[in-house]
Amino acid sequence: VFTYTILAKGLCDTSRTDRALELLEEMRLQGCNPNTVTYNTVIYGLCKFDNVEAAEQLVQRQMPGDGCVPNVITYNSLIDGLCKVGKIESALKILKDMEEKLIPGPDTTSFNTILDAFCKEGKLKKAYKIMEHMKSIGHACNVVSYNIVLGGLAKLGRISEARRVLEEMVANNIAPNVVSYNILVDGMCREGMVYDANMILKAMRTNGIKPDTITYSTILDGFCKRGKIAQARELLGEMLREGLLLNTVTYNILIQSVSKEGRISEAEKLLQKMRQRGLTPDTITCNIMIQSLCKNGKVDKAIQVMDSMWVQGTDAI
RNA sequence: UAGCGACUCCUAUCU
Repeated sequence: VFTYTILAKGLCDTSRTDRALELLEEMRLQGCNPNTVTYNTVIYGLCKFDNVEAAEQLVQRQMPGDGCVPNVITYNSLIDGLCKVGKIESALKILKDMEEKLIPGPDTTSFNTILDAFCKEGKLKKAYKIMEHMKSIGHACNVVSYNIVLGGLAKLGRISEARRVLEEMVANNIAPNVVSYNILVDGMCREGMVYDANMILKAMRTNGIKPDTITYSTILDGFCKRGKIAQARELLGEMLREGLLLNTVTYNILIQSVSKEGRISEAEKLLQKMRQRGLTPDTITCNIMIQSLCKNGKVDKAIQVMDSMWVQGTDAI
């Protein structure tokens, strides 16, 4: 069963969910019936592939036949799948069922999934309501719950409110993590508050949270987008001194920055460095390079770059 | 009593 489940996951991860469904059939023929974990794997895959109906069919039709009982994870996957296709109402129904019938009872993840759905739609009032509901039934929020809400606020540019939520976390003895801070920093940068973001970075250190590549990349991008090259350089130096490595996204930010200034050769140098460090340019790298060349009227050069990308390898297919 | 499978939620870069 283990082996088959791993295989099922492999198929699902490569979006070949139809093959995964066939695999379930094959397992039964081999007398090696899938268990709940196997089902969860496939259900999760179907949900990620926006095929919630098929996932629900599995739960209702096939699982009982194999004597499998859906667990929290099964339902959480369904809830997530429903939310991602915009059917929050149906998702709420499942959650309610779980609460009332305790088929299994919901866990924090169940609530978080719904929270995330509301926050992604900018419906913070509903999100707050869910949080209150959780509290009223004695279900604790965790870091992720708060991070989801922080993300919702940050995306709406409600920075001061986000700051308050962060303080509330601390007051509730839920320690903010790197992600919490990164969300806040990102929101600030989008609102043009790059310097405030830089302050947060310093505050992180004093709070014992190590800023990571994402923290630095976010602020770097903020500086670059506003032409604050000197500050960007300084930050980059800081980042390297901390022993952090640049990843593809960081390079993309830098390449875009120098490209905007029309420094094409500089961009190419960065691209080379990137490869030397074993990083593969992705779709975004290609787009940045090609766009900047075309804007400078160097269409031929753009085609040349595209070809070389192809030859030297890229994740952009 | 430890070591293998699921899964469940959050953050950065182009268009």
